[in-house]
Amino acid sequence: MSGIIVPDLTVALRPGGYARGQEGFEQILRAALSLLVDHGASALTLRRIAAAAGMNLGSLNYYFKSKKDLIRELLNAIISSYEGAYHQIVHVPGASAEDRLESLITLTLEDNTTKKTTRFFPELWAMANHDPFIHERMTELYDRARVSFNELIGEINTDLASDQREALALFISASMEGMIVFAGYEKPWRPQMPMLQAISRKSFVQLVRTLRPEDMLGATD
Amino acid sequence: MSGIIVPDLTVALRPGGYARGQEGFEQILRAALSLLVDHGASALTLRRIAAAAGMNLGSLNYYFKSKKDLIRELLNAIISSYEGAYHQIVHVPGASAEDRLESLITLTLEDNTTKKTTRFFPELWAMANHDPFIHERMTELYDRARVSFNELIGEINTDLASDQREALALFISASMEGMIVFAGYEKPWRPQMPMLQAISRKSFVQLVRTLRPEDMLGATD
Amino acid sequence: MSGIIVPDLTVALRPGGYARGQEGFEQILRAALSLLVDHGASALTLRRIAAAAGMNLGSLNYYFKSKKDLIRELLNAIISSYEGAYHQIVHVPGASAEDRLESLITLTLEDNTTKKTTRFFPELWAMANHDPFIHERMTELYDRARVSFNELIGEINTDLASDQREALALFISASMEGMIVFAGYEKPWRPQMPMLQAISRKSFVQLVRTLRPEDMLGATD
Amino acid sequence: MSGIIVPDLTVALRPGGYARGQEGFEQILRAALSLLVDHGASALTLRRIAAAAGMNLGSLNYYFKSKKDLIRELLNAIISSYEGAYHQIVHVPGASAEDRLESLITLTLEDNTTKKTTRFFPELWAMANHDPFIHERMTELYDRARVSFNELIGEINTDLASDQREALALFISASMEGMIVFAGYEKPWRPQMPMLQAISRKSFVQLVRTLRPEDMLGATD
DNA sequence: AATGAATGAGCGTTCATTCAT
DNA sequence: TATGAATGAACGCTCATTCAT
Repeated sequence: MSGIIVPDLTVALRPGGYARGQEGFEQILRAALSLLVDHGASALTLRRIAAAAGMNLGSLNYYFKSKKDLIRELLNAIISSYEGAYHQIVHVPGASAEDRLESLITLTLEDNTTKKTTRFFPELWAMANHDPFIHERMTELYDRARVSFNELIGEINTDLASDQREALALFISASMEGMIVFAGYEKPWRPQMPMLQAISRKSFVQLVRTLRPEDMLGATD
Repeated sequence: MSGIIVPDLTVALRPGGYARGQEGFEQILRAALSLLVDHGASALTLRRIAAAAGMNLGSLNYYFKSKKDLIRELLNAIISSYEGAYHQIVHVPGASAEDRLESLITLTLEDNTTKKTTRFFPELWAMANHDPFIHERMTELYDRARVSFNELIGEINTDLASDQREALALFISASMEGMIVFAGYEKPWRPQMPMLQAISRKSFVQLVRTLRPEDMLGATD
Repeated sequence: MSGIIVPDLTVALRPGGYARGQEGFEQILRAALSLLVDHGASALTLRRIAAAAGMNLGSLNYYFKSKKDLIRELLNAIISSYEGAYHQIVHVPGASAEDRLESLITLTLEDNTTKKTTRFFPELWAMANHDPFIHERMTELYDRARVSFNELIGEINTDLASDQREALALFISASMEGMIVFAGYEKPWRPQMPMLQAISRKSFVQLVRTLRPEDMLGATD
Repeated sequence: MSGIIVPDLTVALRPGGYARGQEGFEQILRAALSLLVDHGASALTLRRIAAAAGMNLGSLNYYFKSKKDLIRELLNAIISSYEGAYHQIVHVPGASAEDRLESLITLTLEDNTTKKTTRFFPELWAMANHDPFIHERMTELYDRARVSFNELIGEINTDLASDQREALALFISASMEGMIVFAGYEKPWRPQMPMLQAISRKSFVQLVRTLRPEDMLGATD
């Protein structure tokens, strides 16, 4: 995940419509995301959010009845903003499955170098370790993101069982997430990202193509 | 990094001081690490650390003149605790380079499933995004951890240039770090870790063996 | 300064805000002044101010975003409270300049025996020695207070140059300030204050009347 | 007072001899005075004193059993250091009483421009307002300082009763103390100090010479 | 729809003090 | 003599929250 150029937060905001005013709502979430990305989770205080949103502290309570509420809505909005962009990429007509896999790898790693992705996801991972709700939403997000990989793997290698295919998709997805930490925005290996992309494409495509079901058997903990 | 079973968190002796003082020092760092692992960076408050260390709040100041100081010492202690374990593993006498590579991969992924590693590293990554000092220490830590991979890659594949070898080592290291988030301690894919290990060994060894220098050329951003 | 009976400490209305807010604002400043007068600068802690104002500690932050801010506002309020009273005294119609000078001297020394003046000004002098902002406000306060003396001196003795007139005003003003320490509220020489007033009137009037420009020449450091 | 060039603190230190080591004792008091002069009473903390004295915090307790003790000893030392210097000045052989009075005025005002005097005395005045012990020591100090003035006044003007002479001495002394605040070290009127000295000499000598007993009668509060 | 006002808890830090060594 | 170790209270400040307006 985090591998798709992400539209504005507003796109996916409030699918239904809340009881509260729309513009203030979005303003607050945008301010919160901005703080999270720029200064980390410790900067996510209601005061700073209110200030960044050009609002009074008391007014936040009007839109969100608690801070936990605000953060949940923020995560929902961000996660929703990532969804929907996946299928577009995979279903490019006329391209071979391997081409589409390479394309998906490239796009994901590209997105990993953006400031938002580099900064947001480590915060998400850390939060997920100590908050069951966040963990659940994160899992959901990545589950969705892997659907595309699953489909492509199934097309390229028809011998793998579904759980093997899914493990392979997870391996590929996790590998790319790991690169955020080292080659993301303003990271030391950022200049080598093109080389890392080349390695990734080569490695993952070869892996998907050549992996045999029996390679994954006999694995015990 | 995060791939080696780590000894207890001990600290270089400070010059002078009674035996009691050294105890307090380590007690505090142990308490801090424990809090970080169990409840995240937001739980790293001096009051909670003092309580966990069975101490008065004011006493912390005697050992660490500021919170930043304490955290620096904590990181130093953790990082130091990971060092030293590296070379032992790589320099297993008599084993082939590929065997040793597989062994290193396995050990790293094993360690990624421990509570400490699963919980500590995401916090580290998030902190590193907003604290230059932490970023620097983290980079240093991983640089050291990759030395072993670099050596093994050089033995297995003699055609790669040094920057290519290093990029490959980073790719492998980053991939495994990424799996912490999905298959670490209490994570949904934890039961599939053996399968992921098998995929990892297969994929990384094959990659190291087969990657050609020209595979990494022509890579543009 | 410190020579005029001072009205209650009131504060310029802040724009907006409920009636309640203005009250809290003044309540805090009154409490702070009271503490300063009764227990000195070391008692000027936010907790004690809050308690004296019948407020929660956190509420102070609502009115003053820092302690420095509170102290600045306090000084501004006190200084403002002293202004306005000056011209009334000097411009008593029909009285001779010498009578008005004597009256100003008497009023100043009277005020110097009040608890507020006796306690506040030494604190101000001490603070001004180590805080540039306070020093500036103090200088401003005394500059304003000397205007009246300057005018009267100019009327009584037309031979003095302006810088000589100003130095003479400062001499008189400083002399009276010095008496705060010895003959102020609850001070050992308080009972002799009438005698000191008589000496002051006699001395200062004679000095203003008889001082020649050449008396102040030839003075070298 | 504060009008005599003051010898080193050490001169008057420990007339008897304490149970504790001499050098550490003096070192601490010197450090404390230095802090008081440079940063005010709020900087007089045991930690800072210990640091400035090149000592351990715990060691202060060895020399002074409490902070109050330390401050009392500090004031005693400073006050003692001012004593003894007075008579030397007054008893210059062969000079007329008026000359000696002028000389005493000049010396006092000179000393008022030193950093130590400008900084120390306002702190003393403020402390004296809220600490009976300090008030008592301060009163004692100034009582001693006025003895010289009293003697000179008695020589110049033989008509005054003793209480009148003493009130006059206090008036002169207080006037000069007041100038510390305005024309002391780094104060705005410091450059005009020569002019203020000229005014002072002229005014005080004339006052002492011409003041009649009946000028001070009829003064009621 | 939004704000002004206030609260109580907790933050990192510094304080004077104590006491065994 | 002097220090290392520790305590408990208080410091200025910021926190999430509440609620009348």
